Order: sequence, then C-alpha cells, then structure tokens
Amino acid sequence: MKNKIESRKEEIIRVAAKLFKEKGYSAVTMRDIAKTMGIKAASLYNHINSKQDILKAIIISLAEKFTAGMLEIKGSGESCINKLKAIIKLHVTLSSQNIYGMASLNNDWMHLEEQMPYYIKLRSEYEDDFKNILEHGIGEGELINVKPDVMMFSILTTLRSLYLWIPKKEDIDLNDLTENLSQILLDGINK
Amino acid sequence: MKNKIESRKEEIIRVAAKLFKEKGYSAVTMRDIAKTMGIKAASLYNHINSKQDILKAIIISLAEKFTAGMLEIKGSGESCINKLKAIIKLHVTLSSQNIYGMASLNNDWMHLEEQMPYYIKLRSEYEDDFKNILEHGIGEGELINVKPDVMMFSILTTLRSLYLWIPKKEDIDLNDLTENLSQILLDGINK
DNA sequence: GTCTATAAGGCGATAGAC
DNA sequence: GTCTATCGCCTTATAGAC
Repeated sequence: MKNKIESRKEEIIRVAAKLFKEKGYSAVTMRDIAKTMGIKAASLYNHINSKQDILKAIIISLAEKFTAGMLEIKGSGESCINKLKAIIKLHVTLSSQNIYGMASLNNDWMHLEEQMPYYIKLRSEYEDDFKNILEHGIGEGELINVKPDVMMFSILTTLRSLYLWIPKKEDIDLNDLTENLSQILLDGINK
Repeated sequence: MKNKIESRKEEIIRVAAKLFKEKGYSAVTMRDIAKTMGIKAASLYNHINSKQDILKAIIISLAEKFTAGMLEIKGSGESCINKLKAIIKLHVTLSSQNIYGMASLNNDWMHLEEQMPYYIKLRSEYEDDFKNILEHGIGEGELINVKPDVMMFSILTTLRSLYLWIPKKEDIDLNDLTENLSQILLDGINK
C-alpha cells in the first residue's frame, strides 16, 4: 500500500467525491469544490482538466477494483457458497474504503461522457460473472432453485447500498458485518 | 380507483418523474420537460409554480403511501413473518405502480426544500416501525438472533431498489416476484 | 393555454497577472 | 499555484401579447 502525501489532484477528487455523495454530480459546482478546499474555482484547473475528469477518476478506478476482485474469485476454485461469501467480503472491503466513491459509482455513472461505454461493459461483465456463479450453484444443488436473476438482484442491491449504511455505524466491526451479511443473505432470517 | 382524464399538471409530473429517473432532478431542466411534452418551458408555469413543486408532488405522495401501508400492517395482528411478507408485497405493489417516482424518492429527496423535514420524519418513522417488527420477531423466537439493524438494512435496500429492476423484466408476474423475494429474503438461498 | 422576449443570476472554463 | 476578471452559455422564472 502506497502511503505518499496526498497530491492536490487527489485532494480535489476526494473532496469532490464527498460532495457528489451529498448532492449528486450535477448539483455540485466547481465553485463548491473550490470553496471546500479554501481556494478559487479557477485554481482547480491547474490540477484537473474538467469536472468530467473528476467523475471519471472516481468511478472508473473503483469499477476496475470490483472487476479485479471478481476475476480472483472466479478463478479461486472454491464452492459456490464460498465464492458468494468472498463477493460479500469484496463489497464490504471496497465500500468501507471508498464510501464517497461508491455513491458516485451507484448514482452518477449516467453523467459519464466518453467513459460511459467502458463503465457499462465492466458492470455488465461483473453481473454476468455473478449470475454464472449462482447458476452453477443451482445446477449442482448447492442453492435453492429460484430464478438466479431475482437472487442476484436481491444480493447485489444490498451490497451496492452498503455505502449508505456503513458510515452510520461508527463502532462497526467489518468482520462482524461481513459475517452477519453472509448469514442473512445466504441463510435468511427465518428461524 | 379514479380514472379521470390526465390533467396537464399530472402530465408534467409524470413526464418529469421519468426524466428525473434517467438523469436526476438537478440535471433535468424545465426546457427538457417542456420539450418532451412538445411545448415551451414558459408554458409549464401555467400549471405548476416551480420545479421544486414537481419534485415535492412526486416524493411526498409516494412517501405517504408507504406510511399508510405500514400503518395497516402494524395493526394487522399478524405474525412477524406475515408482516414482513406484507411489507414485501407493499414495496412490490407501490414500486411497480410508480417506477419513475421511486427513483426520485430514493435519489432526489435531498433536493427537497421546505418539505425535507417532513420527508425525513416519514422515512424515520417507517424505519422505526420496520425495526420494531424485526425486534418482536427476534424476541419471540420467530427470527434468528442477528442484529435487527443489519437485517433491516439488507431487506429494505433490496426493496427500495425494486424500481431499478422491475422494468427490465417485461414478462414479469408481480405475484411470482413477491413470492420469490419472500423466499430469498426470509429463508435465504442456501439449500 | 401557449407563445416570445427577457430578467437576473449561476455554470464550466480560459486568459493572463503575480 | 493561486488569483482576478471575464467569456459564452444555460438556468429558473416572469411579463405580457395572442
């Protein structure tokens, strides 16, 4: 893990992501970002080329981390249930490390310009891989025989919303959360 | 159920909700709404007072429907599991009837002005009622003993995201969906 | 009820001084 | 690297003709 001093560009991206989470990309102005940093809007352009570049930096790097995580899980040779537990852990880890970025990834991707097709491709491939794991689990009798579409929707929307919920619990233990989520998502809540 | 002819005001709200789902409240202009309706932006102001009024009309009416539904479920005297099934059905029903409005309810509530505190109040009370049902279920041994916060988060985020998913399945049967979701959310997917 | 014209201000981005 | 000043465009909303 690199631990170098945060560059001005990195600071802009960090501050912007936080504001994007609160109001959304379109409602945040370059003047808002600059004011939060204590400088003038024009000064931002010495470090970034455009507002769009900030959004791109936030979303694409995060989407690629999910793709890399799924690639590893796919090739792990584990059982379906263990692969699903690994996916849950992947989402808890990346969401807790990038709470603000996750908001843009979920809610502001439609404001991407040149990078939109690339983002859509990564997301589609991720969902295909996820569904493939579920279909194998059903085929080999590990999972109940319910439509894999509905299963994936249910699990993935919960995981994608983690960023909304993790910051609220200040005393949260991420291992506990991963364990509780695995139990609830895989085994249900009915005794 | 009223079946009167759609007024111009209702048309504006319907068209706006669809655009808000695609790009978010802040990124949709009055010109966008007007152009979709085939009129000029200035003409919209003969039917509504402001852009903010449109958002208010979309979000508050929907939030109040959820509150009314929860009130009925709370007083039903059913078991915890049956109350949860009724909540799932409530979300499937309201989401399928208001796909575009659900997007604003989830993503654009932070752009409410005067009505924001009222919206926050309705949402908090809904979540408190939901958690209360879960806590009773745990206390009486109907549900497994996992943190009710995590349970509620998991179920409620899935239900709140239904609007993203229902329109994709053109041939969907809402009773099937309710049944599948109940099975997955309550009993899990692990065989 | 819709139009044209316009007010009053905010937007992203650039030029050039320091 | 930050500033002031500014450009050209877009924003919500209003006034008043038809």
